[in-house]
Amino acid sequence: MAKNKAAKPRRPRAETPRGFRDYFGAEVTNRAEMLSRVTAVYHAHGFDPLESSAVETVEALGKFLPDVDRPNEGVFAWEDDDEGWLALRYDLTAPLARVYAQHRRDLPNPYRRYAVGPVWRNEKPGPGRFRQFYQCDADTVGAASVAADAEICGMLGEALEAAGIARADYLIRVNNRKVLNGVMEVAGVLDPADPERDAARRGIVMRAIDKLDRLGLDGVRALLGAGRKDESGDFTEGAQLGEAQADVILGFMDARAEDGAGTCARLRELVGGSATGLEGVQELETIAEMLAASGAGHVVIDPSVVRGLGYYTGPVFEAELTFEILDEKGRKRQFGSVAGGGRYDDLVTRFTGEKVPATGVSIGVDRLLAALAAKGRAEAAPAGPVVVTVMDRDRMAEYQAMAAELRAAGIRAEVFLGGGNMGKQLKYADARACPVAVIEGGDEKARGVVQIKDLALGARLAANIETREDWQAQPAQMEIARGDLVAEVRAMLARAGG
RNA sequence: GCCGACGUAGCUCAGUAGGUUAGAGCACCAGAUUGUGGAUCUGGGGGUCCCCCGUUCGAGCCGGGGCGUCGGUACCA
Repeated sequence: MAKNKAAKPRRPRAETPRGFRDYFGAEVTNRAEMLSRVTAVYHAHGFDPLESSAVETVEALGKFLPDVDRPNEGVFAWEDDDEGWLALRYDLTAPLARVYAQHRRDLPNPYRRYAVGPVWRNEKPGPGRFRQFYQCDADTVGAASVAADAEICGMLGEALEAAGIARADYLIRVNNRKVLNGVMEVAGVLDPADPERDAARRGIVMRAIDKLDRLGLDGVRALLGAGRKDESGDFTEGAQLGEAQADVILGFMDARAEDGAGTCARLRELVGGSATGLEGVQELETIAEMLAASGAGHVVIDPSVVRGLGYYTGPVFEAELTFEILDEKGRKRQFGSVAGGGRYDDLVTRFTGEKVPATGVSIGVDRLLAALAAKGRAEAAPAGPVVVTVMDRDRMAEYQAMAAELRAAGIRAEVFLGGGNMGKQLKYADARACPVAVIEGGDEKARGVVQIKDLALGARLAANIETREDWQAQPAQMEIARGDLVAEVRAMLARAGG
């Protein structure tokens, strides 16, 4: 194909980078609304807001040592001429550890703070997985008591309910890493005298337990033993536990009983003589007691919750939504975990050398929003503003005055600023789902009246319109006195809204 | 990362064995309607057929490589 390609200008492609997205109108306002409800709960519990820097030194983020041109997998990092290696934060917890270590002399002890904002992860994105997303965290630093853990759990329930999730629609499952460690001792993969030994195997065990809901008991058993081959033929190395060892772990996961007391009694048996394990069970009992006393949300003790992350040291918990929704193709979909957290007593140690106890929760904002949106799929598109149309360009000031009057009365309103005739203006109003359009031409002006048009009503009537005459009858439009503009528009909005 | 499927207009897709100027529906724009959105009719704009290399007189179609999307799996401080 010897087409003579004249030099076409190379234009930039208008596209969001992979893994990122743009948020429009209602997505932004819905999120802001949800966050303000959630943070109001945090605030009511005495937590202070903290807005820390989005960029941290790689060193402060921890665990990642900057290496020549291969920055850090997982984070967005770059080398600054003066500052060395910097990176965008990948969560809100590591920055908290840094802020606390840096300002601990001036901060109250314990320090309770909440934080909201975007975090960035340089990972392969997938459906529902982005490289920038919002988190909403609350943490208590400097309180070793399980009362702090119980408070966070209860508060999470309150926050979910404030966000619009009914108590029956979510479930907070609580467990304790100490109990798990006790069980590992019994299974012989944790030696209290030599905690480093078998650490890798314990990691595999933990992640295997974490996959119970997806793989089922058989899948987990395979991962505890030799390994598991998935449907695509890929093989995952297992923890190489013997049958008896695996039974101990599986028994632990299955220890959930009718009620918390029953579960704890079983755990107490399973943990046997492990001091750590018994301590963990004791803590679970205390948390259950406290939550029951405070009438907190929907919380159960469930030994199958472990959380994949390695840094947790005590209570861990996860909130999941229990309702199912249908996606756009009619398939059943379940929302997994929308929030999680736990106690991590070692995070600040890196900076100060001291052991500072901390516990907290993180809500996956985007996931929770997606769930709320999916649940209320029937809800109508958010209404646009009232549009004051422009008939005579030289009377712009008068139109602006009308819009200002409406706004002063608390009604969202704008003057049409584009070009084009009446048809174009109403098309614009229609596209924005505006409830009402205001029209004042020279004719109306002379008679001291304006036309107001109920666009939503018009749309409903249009369904039954057959002839052009019906069409032009404009039943959704009424003429009112100019002086009654605010009152009449308000009344029309009320009719449309009711 | 690994395994598999797929990649044609903004969206959903068709495209006959490799053969002129690549199509449809929806959406968008304009006109019918000189002051009225959504119905109807007519017209219009819009494509690097994912990219590169190769085979061929000729490639949306065939071959190789790459990229991307989707599904499964792994990892996720």
